[in-house]
Amino acid sequence: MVETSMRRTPQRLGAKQRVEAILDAAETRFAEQGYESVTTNAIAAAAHVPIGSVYQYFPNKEAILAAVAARYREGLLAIYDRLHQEAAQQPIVALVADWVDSVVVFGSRRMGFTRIMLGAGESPTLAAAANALEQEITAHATALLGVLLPHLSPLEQEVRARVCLAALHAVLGLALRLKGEAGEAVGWAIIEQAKPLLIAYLSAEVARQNASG
Amino acid sequence: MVETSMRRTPQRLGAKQRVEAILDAAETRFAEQGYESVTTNAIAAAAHVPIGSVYQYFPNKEAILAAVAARYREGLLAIYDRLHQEAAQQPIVALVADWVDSVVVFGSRRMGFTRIMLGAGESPTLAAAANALEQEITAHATALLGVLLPHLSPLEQEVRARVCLAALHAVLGLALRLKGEAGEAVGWAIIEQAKPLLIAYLSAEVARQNASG
Amino acid sequence: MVETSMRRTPQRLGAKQRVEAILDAAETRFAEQGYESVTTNAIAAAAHVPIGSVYQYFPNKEAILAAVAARYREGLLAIYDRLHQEAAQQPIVALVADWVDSVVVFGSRRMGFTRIMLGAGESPTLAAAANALEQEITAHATALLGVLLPHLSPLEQEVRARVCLAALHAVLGLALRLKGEAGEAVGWAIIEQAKPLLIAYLSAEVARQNASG
Amino acid sequence: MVETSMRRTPQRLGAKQRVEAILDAAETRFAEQGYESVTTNAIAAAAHVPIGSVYQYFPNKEAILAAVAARYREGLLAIYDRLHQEAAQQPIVALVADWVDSVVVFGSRRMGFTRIMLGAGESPTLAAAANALEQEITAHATALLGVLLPHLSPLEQEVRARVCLAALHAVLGLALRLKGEAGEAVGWAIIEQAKPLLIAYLSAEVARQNASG
DNA sequence: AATGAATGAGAATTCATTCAT
DNA sequence: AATGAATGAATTCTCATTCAT
Repeated sequence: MVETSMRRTPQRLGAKQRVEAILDAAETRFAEQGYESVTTNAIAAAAHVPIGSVYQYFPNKEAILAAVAARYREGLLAIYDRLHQEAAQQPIVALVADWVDSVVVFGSRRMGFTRIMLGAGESPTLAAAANALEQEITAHATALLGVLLPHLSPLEQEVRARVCLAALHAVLGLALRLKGEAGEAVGWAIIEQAKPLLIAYLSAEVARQNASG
Repeated sequence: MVETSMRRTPQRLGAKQRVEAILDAAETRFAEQGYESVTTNAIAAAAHVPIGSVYQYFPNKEAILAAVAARYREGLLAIYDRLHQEAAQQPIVALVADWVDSVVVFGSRRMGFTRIMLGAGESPTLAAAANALEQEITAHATALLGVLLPHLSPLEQEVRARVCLAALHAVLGLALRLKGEAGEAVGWAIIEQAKPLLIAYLSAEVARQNASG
Repeated sequence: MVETSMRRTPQRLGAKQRVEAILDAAETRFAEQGYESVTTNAIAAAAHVPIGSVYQYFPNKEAILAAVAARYREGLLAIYDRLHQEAAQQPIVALVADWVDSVVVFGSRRMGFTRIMLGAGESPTLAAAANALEQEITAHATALLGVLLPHLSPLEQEVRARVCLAALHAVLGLALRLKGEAGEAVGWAIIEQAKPLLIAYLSAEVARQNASG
Repeated sequence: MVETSMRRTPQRLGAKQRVEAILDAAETRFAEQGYESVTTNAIAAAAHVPIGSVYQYFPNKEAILAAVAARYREGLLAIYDRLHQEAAQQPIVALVADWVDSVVVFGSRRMGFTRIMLGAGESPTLAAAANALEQEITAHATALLGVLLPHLSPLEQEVRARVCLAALHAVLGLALRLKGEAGEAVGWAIIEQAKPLLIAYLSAEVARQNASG
């Protein structure tokens, strides 16, 4: 197995900034060209960091990807923690709206996030990084849906959560891509469909639950 | 510009089978490892064909991908042509059910299809191949939705079509992936959510249309 | 050692024409791109002959080159035979003029001839082909100069002959090349210097011989 | 397999020495086998340098050739600069003698120089490299002849310069080749004819000029 | 610790030649 | 005999990773 954890935690201020610069450069490049197509030297150059220093902090290319994914994880955990607190107090429409908005904002900031979350598995390496992230997010989203759909079994809840996440990330990814290709307007129009999509899906589920309960 | 068309149309029967074997091998490998990670020699080996023969039919690796995408195109066109004929005569639920079923069957047979359709753009090369395919499918799906949602402008119809496709392909891709990782059951459970998802989304849209009309 | 002789002498009229077509195509290609850069398939295509047929007549690429060189040999032998007959009866100026004119006409028709005669030795293969031809032509030119410079030893005569040939072929090659690049005019101006060059060189030699004799 | 050799030899030659070693190896190989026939791996091996290091300094094979040609350029410019300073002060015989001697010495040291200068155009790549060099040398030689033949038009001077260069390089190339094949003696005998050849040619031109002037 | 030149296994592609049809 | 698809060794070039300085 390949070492994927960071080799050392940078202590000096400069070192921390360096790692961030590397991750920023890597994230942008991965998002634009894909993991395999990006060279470690290109990342180093874009980050204005010598290649030797990159390997001071990351044992290999895969570890860079893992660190990028870890940054996603942090941001997403914050989002889902907050959503979970709101879950009990809000109606379904407001909750889903908040969910979608938060993920859209996050995905718009973090280029490359949707690509990882779509789990395309461009390579075994990327698939592994994506999987770990996906498991965790799925658990959070499942908990969230448990509030809306308490009558479903945990497994059924997880299935709904996965479907929502897949759809949401796909729509977000599509929107971001079209923004670049077909213009801002189309992108926004797509993004605005994310809420109706999830609300319709979950509302129908809730209605079915109520009918049968 | 890179040559992406096939170099020679196989005349002999054996040659046709050979090309099919190459495409089958390439499709499987692309689906499992991603375009960039797959070597042309690996494709040749998996197809039990010498590497020279691969290059007899395809000028380069990209052309293999294009041919794989072209096979998707054929299959999808057949599906959407049929759906379009049924569109006017069927209720929305039946139409969407047919749509989802057809794409699920197709995607289950054609490994790698969802990866391409998620348009992750793993590399500029793959992005190009995916884009052409996406444009065409989008046009067909837009026409399909035009029957269900005639009051919407063409652009609004296209946006709904894109959203449906993105969600459908994402759910399908997720299901296929989970089948391999988490077992058949989870995969099927996910796939069964595709219909409710699209039906709920489009039904809400139809209801809105009727309310305002 | 590689087989370089022709595999079979074509008997049927069609076969003879085929061989000629192959040699014409090969000669042109060799002259334009160089021996190594030309593919046997390109020769076959240019000659409108299937590649399999090319190998029916020539065991390998080298043999095609050898056959092209052999055609040069034939043409040159005819020239030198005629010159030798005239040698005794003509003044030096007329003889050299005839020599130069004949070679210029030949070289203008037979593209690629000068390249071979410059013996650049682009590859061991080509060097071998060139060497054989060079030996023979040198012998003839030496005999020719023997008439003009009878007091010199055979070796000294051969040295003069080689110098004349090298200079003549170089000037001719340069002229032909410049015709294509810099225009006809420059090419002709260069070619016209071939006679003065050889006449001056040989006249000085004759004068020296007379002075010492 | 057990590693038996010592750690990598710590001999880190300076980058400059490394590049020189590569160029030396390339020059020799090009001269012996021709540009197309030489592989980059063979160059690397001959230079005792890993292939990766070759591509550290040269983006591709063509660039190696260009660098070899650039070395020729430097050496030749030095020669022609010096000759030009002497031109006005020396009689024609001394000038030509110096010219020939300098080029002969240079060509004897720099294997492959004559092959490039004969501009055989073995390949489009080599032709391009040769052309640039030829243009520059022609300009210098033209300036040199301008001193000897001031009554001629610049174009006429250039024609003479080109003829002299073509003849000189051809004779030199022949001599160097024969040294290897037929022995030193013949090579030297050929080289000694270079001076008489050019002196006779240019003297006749000067005489003609004086006669008409 | 920091640097970036050095390394070489591995990837895509070519092409002379063969041989089944 | 004629054909042209098939073959695979050989070639150019890349890039993740190391390590001497």
